[in-house]
Amino acid sequence: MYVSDRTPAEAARDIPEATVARLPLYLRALTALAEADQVTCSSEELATAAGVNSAKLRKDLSHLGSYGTRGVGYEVEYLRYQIAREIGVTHDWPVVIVGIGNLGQALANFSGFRSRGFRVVALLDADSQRQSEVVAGLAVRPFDELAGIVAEHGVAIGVISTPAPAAQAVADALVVSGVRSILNFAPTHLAVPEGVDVRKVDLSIELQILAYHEQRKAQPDALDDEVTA
Amino acid sequence: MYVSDRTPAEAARDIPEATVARLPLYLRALTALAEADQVTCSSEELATAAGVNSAKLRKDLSHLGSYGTRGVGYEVEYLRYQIAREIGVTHDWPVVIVGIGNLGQALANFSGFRSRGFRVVALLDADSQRQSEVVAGLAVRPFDELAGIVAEHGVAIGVISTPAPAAQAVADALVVSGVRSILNFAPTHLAVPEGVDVRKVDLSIELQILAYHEQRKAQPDALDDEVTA
DNA sequence: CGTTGTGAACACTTTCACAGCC
DNA sequence: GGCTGTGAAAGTGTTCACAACG
Repeated sequence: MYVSDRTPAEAARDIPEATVARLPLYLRALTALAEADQVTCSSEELATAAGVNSAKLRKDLSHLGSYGTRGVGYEVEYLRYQIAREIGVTHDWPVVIVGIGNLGQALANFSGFRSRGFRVVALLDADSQRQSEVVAGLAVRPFDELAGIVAEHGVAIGVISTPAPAAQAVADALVVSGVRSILNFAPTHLAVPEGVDVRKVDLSIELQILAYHEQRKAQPDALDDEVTA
Repeated sequence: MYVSDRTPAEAARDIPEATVARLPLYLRALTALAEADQVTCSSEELATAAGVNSAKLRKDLSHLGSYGTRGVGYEVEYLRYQIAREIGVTHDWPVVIVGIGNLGQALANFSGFRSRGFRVVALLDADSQRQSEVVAGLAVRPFDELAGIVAEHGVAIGVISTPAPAAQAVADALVVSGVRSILNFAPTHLAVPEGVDVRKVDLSIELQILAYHEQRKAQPDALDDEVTA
């Protein structure tokens, strides 16, 4: 049992998953406001910028603590830092990308990577032909160097952008090397041990969800009253 | 207001959003089973393949109708077709991709696109330098041809893979052209009119969610030591 | 004042456990 | 016997509406 015996200003222990998923949205919106030299903002303003409603925003922030001022709003820079600290992006996280095909190259070149608390420390590929290439300023290295690279840089997050059939083996190797957080772009389900987090990004699934709703929109047959006015 | 009486044959009208988001998973798992020449499967088997638990799977399928046989399971090919029909991928959907940078090119080359009910009919980019290129067998065309292309091919789904600052203008243009479903890869919130669906795929957000959990894992005191050996 | 922070109500999702059927 | 389909219970997330407070 870890005592939640309050670290200094931490009343914020169990943050709901839905809230965690929105914190990066707020962080991005606050960064934009800060770049526009805005000093304070209301929950309404920030919520609009992030694309949520203000009640939800306030409820979310209430899980982190009480960082606003009633009658006034939030101090942009202060709140931005508090959220960054809560997410854990006040320092950079070293990341490896495995699978340097079209998608892997695009990811390696993605600038938002570096600017948002992540640093790509290595690109790996099993194909020896690719190992002569340099992508985004990094040499592509053989996959079997994974364990060494993870240990050397303290990598905690691995990105898989291989074809689907290779993904499970890559995930297994990442886990063996000590990586406990995986972002999977391969269109397949990954089985991992307890304690390892996998998040997936899947183009076909998103498109299919859109298709489902699109199909419903173009439904003129039934005597359904759609009521637009 | 008239009766919201459904068509009798269709008990499957209001499918919960959470279920819709999982149907593509089941479709993929069923396709894999079909390719392995498996004729029937149990909810347990299919659930494992899709990475969910069997109770959830059965509840989800119950929203579509009663396609299984008690004591036996589901007929793979039959269920696969029923789900494909429900999602709306028994025929192909024409798609345009706007923004042919690194990511746009990777998307254009993504083979799962074609094989899963979607057909890329055009690649668009505002940069006239790119308009001489051919990507994935398609010429990159000027952005202002959008409306014509949408009308010509009956495009209903648009994919945005531009830099963030351009995304809102692209979304607006898509909407004006008649596109009502958008998949947004640009790291920014899009404002769209009622009736238009936007789904977003956002690398930084996924990484930040992983970072949040990773940070919690490494809590046991000061020194963060990796590798459990 | 105006705006935050929050209990309480409501809505949605998951899980349980077993009746119903093959 | 074994597996599906489903009410009921439990858990999560969202919205409302207003008290608290600078």
